[in-house]
Order: sequence, then C-alpha cells, then structure tokens
Amino acid sequence: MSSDPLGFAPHDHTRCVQSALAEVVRLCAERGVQMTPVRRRTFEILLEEHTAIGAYDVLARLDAEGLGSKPPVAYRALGFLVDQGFAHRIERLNAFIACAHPGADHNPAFMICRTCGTVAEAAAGHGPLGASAALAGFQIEQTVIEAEGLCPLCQTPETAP
Amino acid sequence: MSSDPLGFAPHDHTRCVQSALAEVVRLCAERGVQMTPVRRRTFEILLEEHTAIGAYDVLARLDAEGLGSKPPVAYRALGFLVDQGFAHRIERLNAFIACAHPGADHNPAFMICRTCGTVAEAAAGHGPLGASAALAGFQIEQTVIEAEGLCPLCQTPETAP
DNA sequence: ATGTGTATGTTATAACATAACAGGAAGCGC
DNA sequence: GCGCTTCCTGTTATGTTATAACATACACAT
Repeated sequence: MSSDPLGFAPHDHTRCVQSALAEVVRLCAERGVQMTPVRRRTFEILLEEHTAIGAYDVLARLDAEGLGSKPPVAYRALGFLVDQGFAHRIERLNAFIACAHPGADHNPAFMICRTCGTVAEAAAGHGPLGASAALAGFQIEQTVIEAEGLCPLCQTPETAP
Repeated sequence: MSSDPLGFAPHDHTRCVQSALAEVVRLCAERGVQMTPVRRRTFEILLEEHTAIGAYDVLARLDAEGLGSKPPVAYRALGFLVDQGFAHRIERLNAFIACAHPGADHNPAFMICRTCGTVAEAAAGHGPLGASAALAGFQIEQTVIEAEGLCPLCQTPETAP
C-alpha cells in the first residue's frame, strides 16, 4: 500500500503485501511470538484478498496448499493474528481482514460497502461512546465500530462494479 | 424480574414492559404493519429478558408456548422487530435486545459487560465515523457501535454478581 | 370465487465456531 | 542423552447461528 489509509483508492498492492508482511515478521520477533508457516500464509492470504474474507474461505486456500484442512487450523491462525493486532474481525460480516496499520495502537473502525463488499479501515478512538460510557460509569475495554453504506465508486452507477 | 439495569440502573420493569409494548402496538397501527401474536410474543420475550438473547433462546420460549418451533419462525419475528426499529441486533453477541426507545429515530450504541452480560443502549449519532467517512467519500447508511467492558457493578468485586 | 398480498409452517441445509484430545518439534535443565 | 515443559499443529466430533426454498393459511379486494 503506497498511500491509502482509507482504502477506497487504488494502490500498489504487491508492495503493500510485502511491507506489511515484513512488518509483522519484525513485530513477532520483537514480541517473542512465532510466525509459523500456517500463520504467515494465513496473513498473506488476508493481505492478498485485501478485503474481508470468511474463515472457511481462508481454510479452503490453506487446504489447497496443503497447510491444513480442518476449521480449527484456520480459526487458530486467525485468532493469533487478531490477538496480535495483525488482523481484525468484522463482526457484521463474520469475516476477517488484514490490519491496515499493524503494530500501531489503534481502535479501528470500518466502512463496509454493501454493494461491492470493500472494507476500509479508519481510526476511531473510543468515539461517542467515551462520553456515554463515562456517564454510565462503564469501563470500555474494546469497541466494535462498523459502518455499512456505499463507497465512493458505488455511489455513481457508471463507476460501480 | 422487577429491577435490572437498563442503562445500568434499576427501574420498574413491569411498567417498562407494558409501556414499551403499548408504544410499539401504536406504532404498528400508525405504520400499517401487523403486530401478530408471534411478533408480539417475541417482543415481549425480549422485553422480559431485558438483555441480549439469542435467536434460539427466543425460539425455545416460543416453542414452549406453542408459537413455533422452527428457526425461521424466530428469525422472521426478530427480523420484523429489527426492521421496525423495535429491537436491535448485537453483532458482537449474535443476539437481540429490545430497543430502549422504540420509535425514536436513533443510531444506537451498546455497552456490553463482559462479566454479567448486561447490555445497555446509548445514543451514538454517526460518531467518529462521520469525519472519516466524509473524508473518504463513504456514504453511511447504518452503523454498528458496540463497546465491551465492565459495567459499574462489575468493576468492584463486592458488588459484582 | 379468484387473485393478491402477507404471514406462518416445515424441511433441509448452509455457514460459522469451538471443545477435546493426540502427536510432534523446539528449548532447557540436568 | 533424557526427561520435562511449552507451544503449535492435526483430527474428530459436535455445537451454534442462519437462511433458502417450498407449502399452507388467512384476509381482503376486485
């Protein structure tokens, strides 16, 4: 990804895959956790897909490459990536997506296009909840912030896929 | 059940069930949609439960009352309630909860206690996404905003359930 | 009475997810 | 080396959530 924090613009994909991969490999070493073949390939698949993808779709690709054929294999690898902040789970879609800023401390928010399925990550902070939560005395640990709508391209019939 | 957090404060539950039910019945008439027995009972179940509850749990209760035993029955009734804004789906929990303000035009946010499971509804607006989305040219139609953490009672061991 | 629309009943299956246990490889202290 | 622990992977089996597709019923208008 050369420049595209918001994700609806074209970019150099090959390059973004490589740099993200290098970055997470570095982070794993730093944290003393293992980037095993299954985990690595799972992360690559998410990067290549470059949109949210279901656990069973990931599994199908792992299986095709002889890296595992049973659900737990995919769920464990995805769980690891999510735990490490290298990927996110999109609750609305029951799907996973590579993190746009691995390593960065962030509270991600997502914009999901209902037409083309593209998912873009944005920064969120704890947002409007901060105020309500403070008022209620609720201690936030984690947030899910997902918007569904139309991406720029799908708003105009001519450019829509 | 006569005291339990909506928000996280106790209140007169019997009364809130009655008034919410009356309100949605009124709204159905106003909108020309039908509040059938299954839909009505489903809504009552959500109100009585007063927290997020899974579709199959709703179904079990409908079944016990002879109102339907197959998944589609529950999913259709819940879908109707959600469509009408009488209930909300909590993505994080794959569960449903009665709306705290039926009829009001709102973009709800939810606070989910990871210890006691209580779910409180708050107002959100389009929140932090508004800015990011505008910047990206993304047209928001609907948002999912859910925070997980500790409710006031569960923050202190003595008062935690 | 016939068509139309809306709701429900039912079958079957799809899609998503995890518990539980077995085996194997890497590191470590002895 | 040997035994120990730890972490990761493989596999079985099952649990949980959700929907497609088709059949039936009823209400109401033409």
